[in-house]
Amino acid sequence: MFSIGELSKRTKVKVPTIRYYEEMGLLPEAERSSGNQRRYDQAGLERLSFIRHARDLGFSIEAISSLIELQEHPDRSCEAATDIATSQLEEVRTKIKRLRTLEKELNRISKGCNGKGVSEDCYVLASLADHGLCDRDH
Amino acid sequence: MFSIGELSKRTKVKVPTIRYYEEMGLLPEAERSSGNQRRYDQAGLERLSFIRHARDLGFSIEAISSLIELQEHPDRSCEAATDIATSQLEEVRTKIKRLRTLEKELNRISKGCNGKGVSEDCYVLASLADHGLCDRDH
DNA sequence: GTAATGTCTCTAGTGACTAGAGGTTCAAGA
DNA sequence: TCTTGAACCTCTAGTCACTAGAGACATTAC
Repeated sequence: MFSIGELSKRTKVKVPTIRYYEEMGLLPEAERSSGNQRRYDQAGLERLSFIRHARDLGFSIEAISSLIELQEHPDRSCEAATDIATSQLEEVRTKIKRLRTLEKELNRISKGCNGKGVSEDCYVLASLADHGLCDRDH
Repeated sequence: MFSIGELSKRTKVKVPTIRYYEEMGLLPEAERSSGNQRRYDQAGLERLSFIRHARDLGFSIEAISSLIELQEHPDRSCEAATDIATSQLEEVRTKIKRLRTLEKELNRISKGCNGKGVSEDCYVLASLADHGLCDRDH
């Protein structure tokens, strides 16, 4: 059994975040020492590692809750879990598309001024003021 | 002069958001009708269009504040504005990189189960539980 | 004149934490 | 055994960029 600080070190999840996950129901309520401090075991560590990995992949707390629920009912696990992962993948792809449009636009804008020094009509500001200067929608 | 609802329609920024921008200092305090309702003119519309366009490009409220300040001091405008746009561009590129790593990972995970039906050991859940199964860091 | 719609301010909620106050417990060394 | 200092506890409030709702007042169309 180890403390919340030790768990934090091993999983690289900050202490207040661990407490927050417990409050949100992602982690079961921890056992306590005689002095009311949280104590964890290997199972707690694995659960938190799962959560951290899923968060790193951009899953919401809600999605992770669903995944955990599925873990606890292995009979109906796989399809639903795949659905969640697939919809997460779709979201990521949508974000990428959007960001690439922005990248092009920002690249165009931020290059507009370069090499000319400080000019009277700033191309950055003009571009932001007038959407019509954009190559495409965003 | 037109109302906040009219401004909202023309800029596609929601009414409470306009009030929020005013509170944050992005918009100057609006003139008021005799009955204390906000009234806007062309200048207000242009300012809000600028803000909306910048927000669409992912600039933070703070960054937009700086850009607006620069607009009001044209003597030192262009370089600083380009800096802001460039750093925004870098952020966008970082996000894209990160998301593409996630995309690969999620793609791998969500395909692990497909076609096999519901299996006993769900690959999605196993992948999330064990970072060691990942191809690379994230 | 009345009814419907728009607008006002104020407070509180969102997601996923983070920071701080003020108090208690633990572990290690003397 | 005692002491010290780090780690821990709970609780409240703050972050960002809005969004939602309550209850009251203004405007507009008929």
